[in-house]
Amino acid sequence: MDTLTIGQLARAADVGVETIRFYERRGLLAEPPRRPSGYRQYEPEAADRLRFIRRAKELGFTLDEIGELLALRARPTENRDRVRAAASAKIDDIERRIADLEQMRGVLARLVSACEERSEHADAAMSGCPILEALEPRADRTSRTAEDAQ
Amino acid sequence: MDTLTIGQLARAADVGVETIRFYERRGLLAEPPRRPSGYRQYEPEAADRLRFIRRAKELGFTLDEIGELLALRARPTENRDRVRAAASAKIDDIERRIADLEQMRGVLARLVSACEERSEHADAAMSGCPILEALEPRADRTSRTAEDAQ
DNA sequence: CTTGACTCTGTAGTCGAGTACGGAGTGTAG
DNA sequence: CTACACTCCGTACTCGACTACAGAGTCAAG
Repeated sequence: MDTLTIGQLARAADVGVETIRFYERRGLLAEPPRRPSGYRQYEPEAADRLRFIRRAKELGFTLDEIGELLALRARPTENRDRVRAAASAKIDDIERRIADLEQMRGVLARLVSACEERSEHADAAMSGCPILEALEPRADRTSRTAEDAQ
Repeated sequence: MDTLTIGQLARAADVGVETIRFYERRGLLAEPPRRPSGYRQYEPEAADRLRFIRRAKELGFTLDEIGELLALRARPTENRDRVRAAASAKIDDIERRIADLEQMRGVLARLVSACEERSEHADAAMSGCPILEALEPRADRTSRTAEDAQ
C-alpha cells in the first residue's frame, strides 16, 4: 500500500490533520482521490508538498504567497522570471525587517548598558532606569510645560 | 484650556480614537477624569504615554509586556533590575528573530542567484528555477521513488 | 437655534493561520 | 463481533491588536 490516510500524512509531514484539511480548503493542497468511504487517499509526495509549504512559511511567505508559488510551479520554465521576482521581493522584505529589528536591538542595548552603569555607582537613586524615560521622547518633543503630577 | 478631548489626543499621538479606548479597556491607559457630559479629559502627558506604547510596540513588545513595563514604571528605582531584565530578554528575542530572518535571506539569495545563472545560458529549459525544487527537500529526504507526474 | 462634528457605550467584525468540537460513519486487531 | 482509533463534515473558536458600527447624547460656530 503506497497511499496514506490523512493521519499518516499528518505524521509524515509533522502537521495536524486539521491543518491538512485547512490547506485543502485554502486551495494549497489539491483534493486527493477518495476511497468509497470518503477517506482521503494521499500519495507520499503530498508530504513533500506539505514540507514545501512549511518551508516557505519559515521563509516568511504567507499562505497566499505560497499559493501563488505553487501555481507558478505547475508550469516552471515559463515562470522562472516571476518566481525569481517573487523571491527577490521577499528578500527585500526580509531585509527591511532585519533592519528594523537591528534598530530595536540597538536602542534596547544602549538603554540596558546605561542602566547597568547607573546600578554600579548606585547613587542616582532618584532617577529610574533610563529605559522607560528614553522610550518616551520620540525625536521632536511636543510642548511640555514641566510641572505635572499625573 | 490644557486638557484634550479624545480626538485631540488621538491626533496628537497619531493613533485612532478607538485605539485609545481600546488601550483603556486593556488597562494600558488609566481612565481619565470626565466632564459632566462623560467626555474624557486628558492631560497632554497622555500623548507621551501613547507614544511610549507605540514606541515599545515598535521595539517588539506586545501590549501585555507593555502593560508590565508601565506597571514597573510606577515605582521606578526599586524595579530597575526587573526592567533591565525585561529589556535584556527582549534583546535576546530580537536576536533570535534576526538570525532566523538572515537564514531565510541566505536561502532565498542563493536560490535567486542560482536561478539567474540558469537564465543566462538558457539551455537547461527542462529544469525550472531551482527555487521551488530547493524549497522542497528539507535536509534529509524521505524515500522518493522518482518518476511522478502529479 | 440649528447644524455638523465630535463623543459616549457596547457589541461585533477583521486578519492570518490554524485548532477544536460534535456527531456520525469506517477500518481493523484481537 | 466488538472495541477503539481513525475519518468525515461543518461550524465555531483562538489570539493579538485593533477597527467599525449603531444609536444616543454633546459641543461650538454661525
